Amino acid sequence: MNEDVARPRQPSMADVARVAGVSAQTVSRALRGSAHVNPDTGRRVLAAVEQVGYRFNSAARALSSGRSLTVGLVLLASGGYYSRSAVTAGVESAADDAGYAVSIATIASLDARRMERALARLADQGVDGLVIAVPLISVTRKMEDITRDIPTVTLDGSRTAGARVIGIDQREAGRIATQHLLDLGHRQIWHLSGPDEWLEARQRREGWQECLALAGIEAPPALEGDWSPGSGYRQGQIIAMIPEVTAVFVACDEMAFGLIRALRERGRAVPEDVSVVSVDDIALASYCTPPLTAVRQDFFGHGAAAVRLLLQDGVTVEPSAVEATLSVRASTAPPRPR
Amino acid sequence: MNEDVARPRQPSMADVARVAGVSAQTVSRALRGSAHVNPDTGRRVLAAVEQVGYRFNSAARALSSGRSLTVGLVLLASGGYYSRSAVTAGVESAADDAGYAVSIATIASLDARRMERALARLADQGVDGLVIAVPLISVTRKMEDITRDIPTVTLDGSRTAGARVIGIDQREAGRIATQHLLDLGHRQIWHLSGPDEWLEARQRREGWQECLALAGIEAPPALEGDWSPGSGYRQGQIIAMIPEVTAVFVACDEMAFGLIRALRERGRAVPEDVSVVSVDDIALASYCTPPLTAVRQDFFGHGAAAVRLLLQDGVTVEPSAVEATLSVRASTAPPRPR
DNA sequence: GGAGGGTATGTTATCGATGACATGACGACA
DNA sequence: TGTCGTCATGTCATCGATAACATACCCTCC
Repeated sequence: MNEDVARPRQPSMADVARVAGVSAQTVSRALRGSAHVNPDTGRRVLAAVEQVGYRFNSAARALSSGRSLTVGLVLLASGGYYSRSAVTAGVESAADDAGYAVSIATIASLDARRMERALARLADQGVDGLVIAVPLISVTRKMEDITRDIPTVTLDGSRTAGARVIGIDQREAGRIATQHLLDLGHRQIWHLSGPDEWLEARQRREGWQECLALAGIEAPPALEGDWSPGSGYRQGQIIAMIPEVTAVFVACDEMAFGLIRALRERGRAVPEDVSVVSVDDIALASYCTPPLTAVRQDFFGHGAAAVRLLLQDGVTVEPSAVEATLSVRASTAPPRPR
Repeated sequence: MNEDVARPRQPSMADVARVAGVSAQTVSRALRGSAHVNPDTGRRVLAAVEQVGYRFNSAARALSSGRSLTVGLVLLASGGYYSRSAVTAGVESAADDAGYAVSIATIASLDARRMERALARLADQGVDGLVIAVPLISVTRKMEDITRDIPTVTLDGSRTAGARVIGIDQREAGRIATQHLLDLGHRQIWHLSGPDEWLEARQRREGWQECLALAGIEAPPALEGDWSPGSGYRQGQIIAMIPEVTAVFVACDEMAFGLIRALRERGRAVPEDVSVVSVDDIALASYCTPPLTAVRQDFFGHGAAAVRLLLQDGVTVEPSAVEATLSVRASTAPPRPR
């Protein structure tokens, strides 16, 4: 009766079809650029879309096509702010380029229940793929049954059934950092690692150990932090009390900030008394005092590459293609001659 | 015929219903804890859910109920890493608590087309609400027609039709920082602001100006950065050349890092020659050299509060309830007596 | 004891897009 | 000229959950 009464409903394909004088199916075909649509018809459809202000309904599309055009991103609440943020940006950028949306789930470390819930939520949403940036060893296992059905790319190391992996070789990062210190003439090279649960923490530590072993040096015991600057500070207080230490390889920039602060407060100058090299090379690394020597990780690039790998299904891409490079700055120097 | 042939389909409510010996509708009611379900039936349904491994299909739910149980988060690619990451975590945490998923869209500053696309993507996804953390003045306008249909909460200042706003009073942040410097005895207090387009940059600058005016001091011209440490460094090189300056109020921590580095390189000690106070108080602020005096912003709390405000529809919550506090550290001191 | 009301459950239509299949028009080729 | 293939388009069933309506049962109260 009253055709023009306010109806808050969004226009649907049927509305477009009515205006364009075609069937809804033709609208669908035209909009997806499918074959077998007369160019004229296509233009009419596009005009009608414009006219009625049509927006496609992704729920309906997901339901009928079985694909949600969404990728899930799983992050860990702990760990560096910088890396999380950059990885997220990279994932989102690549996903956007491919017309995909990104749905995030952050999990609190170690809490298996929350983790399962987060993954389950993404699974419920029907994400077409998962990017997992949670390289916790304990976590990887538990994810397997959920991720089995969903194409998955894992960032930085952990290995899930059927998942593909992308990331820099963390062992290599450890080696590069350690070798730099060896080249400067250091022999007492300590290590402040990330939590042992993290695969990348282990791998960096292994790189450090291997490199020392190759140089015929026995590795001192590794100290362990939790990636936070505060933990770097606490471990730095310990290291400051060991006079032999002339160099420290720190597993991430944020801990390095804390460690350097502790060393300075205890009267040990960086780099004069102790050289510090770390991993990540965040934006602030160039601007602290002293500017930090660090192995660079391209988080944004990793995130983007992970999505490309994920969506490019079938196509084989060589994983872990990103290289680690060293940014040499002022926090490292030859040891003081004695 | 062959009932047990592999079918990769996820079990649906109908499958659950069959096993439980009830109708699909009853399953739906039982799962949503709806009234009028016999406790016994409820238990049977739950058991059947367990048995067949049922997971609800959010696309179908969204289609039929019109609600997607998803909130959209709009971020800006530029701006601090720390804040983005913390806001995201806060949003996601509160959303998760309420059973909502989070879909993100990052927009590149100033590019109206990308921005519209990002918002359109979220709208297409049928998000039930939007949290907008993009306080660009130029951007706010353009968002209005898209956000009109969707409940929206804006973080930090910008004001959209029908949107609610949450965040600390940025003017107040500027005042607190400036007053701290005045209290220490400074009179030549300069300001390095964020991009003029950002509402919060303007407001912090206005707070600084007002505070100086109240003290009977004419504000010097404000310098402008882009939030990055690099821009802080460049502007710091300029400030280092102006001997009168004894204090700088910097609009964010990351720029402060750059600025301090430039000052030190030019032989101006912090805080002996120049005091520096900034806004944000990121985790690294306590660990740089010197530790940074900063006005704290609780980004995580903001993000979480925004979501709560968004989902609590109908209920009136007083917006902008979060207070700014000053963390006094070693980057500020009384001016050198002359 | 029949009307009225609440509870537990089933049936049917619907959301919006798409896949599968059907149809009509046109041209090519034997 | 009749058959066949291709193109352009339409029709119908379907995805899975839910809203709206319908039904069957039991209880209470006048």
